[in-house]
Amino acid sequence: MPGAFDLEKFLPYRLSLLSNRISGAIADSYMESHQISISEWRIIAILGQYPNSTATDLQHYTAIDKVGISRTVKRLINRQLISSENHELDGRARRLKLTPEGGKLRTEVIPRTYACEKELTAVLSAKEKQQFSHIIDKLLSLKSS
Amino acid sequence: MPGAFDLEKFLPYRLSLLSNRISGAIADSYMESHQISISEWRIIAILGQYPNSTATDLQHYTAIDKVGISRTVKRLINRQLISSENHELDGRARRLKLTPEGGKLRTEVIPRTYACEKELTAVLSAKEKQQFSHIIDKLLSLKSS
DNA sequence: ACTATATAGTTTCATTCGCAACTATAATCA
DNA sequence: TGATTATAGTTGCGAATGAAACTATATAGT
Repeated sequence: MPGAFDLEKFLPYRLSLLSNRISGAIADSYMESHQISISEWRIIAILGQYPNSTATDLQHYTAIDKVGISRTVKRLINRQLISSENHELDGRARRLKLTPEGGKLRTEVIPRTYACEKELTAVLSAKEKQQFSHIIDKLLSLKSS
Repeated sequence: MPGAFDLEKFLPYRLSLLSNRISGAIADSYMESHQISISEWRIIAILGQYPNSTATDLQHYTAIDKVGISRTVKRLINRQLISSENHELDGRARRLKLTPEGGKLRTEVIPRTYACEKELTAVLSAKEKQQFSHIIDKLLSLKSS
């Protein structure tokens, strides 16, 4: 059959569907409870993990491009969730860290984040979760950003 | 350790990374060869599979929202890749189908599409591919759009 | 038939996104 | 040191996106 092509069986399509659905569910959860977007949350999460990162560091950790980092950081500084100070070695860069309010928000959102992941993958057995995670890593290890 | 949260181990984050990377690779491939975007390709693929669909049908098949369908369809009609005629039962709706050029483009892109998927999942064994596909379906079957 | 409600699809508007251009500072090299 | 090139981060601008309002037609209820 020459013209046969089934979009619904096309893996990249289903993967995109799934990712959008899951990201959307999580975004709703953050947004509802704390009025933050996904990229805001990513930056906050990373800054808890790696304080004093620069924008370029964040770019590597979060895979958000530098324009997105710049704008998101600006918003978070306006909302006083993160603060910046001059970099001691490089006059172009700033060191960023969470403010106390930023840290508080982070500790509040973390459990919710885990709960979301747990809820969303609840249909999978432990073994399937592990397989899924492994396969994703394998695919991600291919072409680095 | 109270503040521990590792974004890089967070499944939804990695899933989103992976999906973006794969969608990007595929978009590049379509764009380069035939100047069409992902949503354009999805609509063309579906119209080959289900000719005479309405915009609402496309919305269900492709999971693109109706605004996106409307705009993408308009662009494709302008480019004479699809055509529309009045719906015989419903004066609000249109029946859409591929023009000959649209059909030609579709048959040209299909092999490239398969090649893309194959290349992107080349690191996986047959068994892993099957597991991956199965798990995605399981997760997708959860909350329907 | 008449009114109210629902649905198909489009348009408006505000936001998001990413490339490219830009400013400022650093590093390299003659 | 002075000139060239690279990097950090920002900004401008056009394209993509999505919610809500809108038009037109269909359906349901009285």
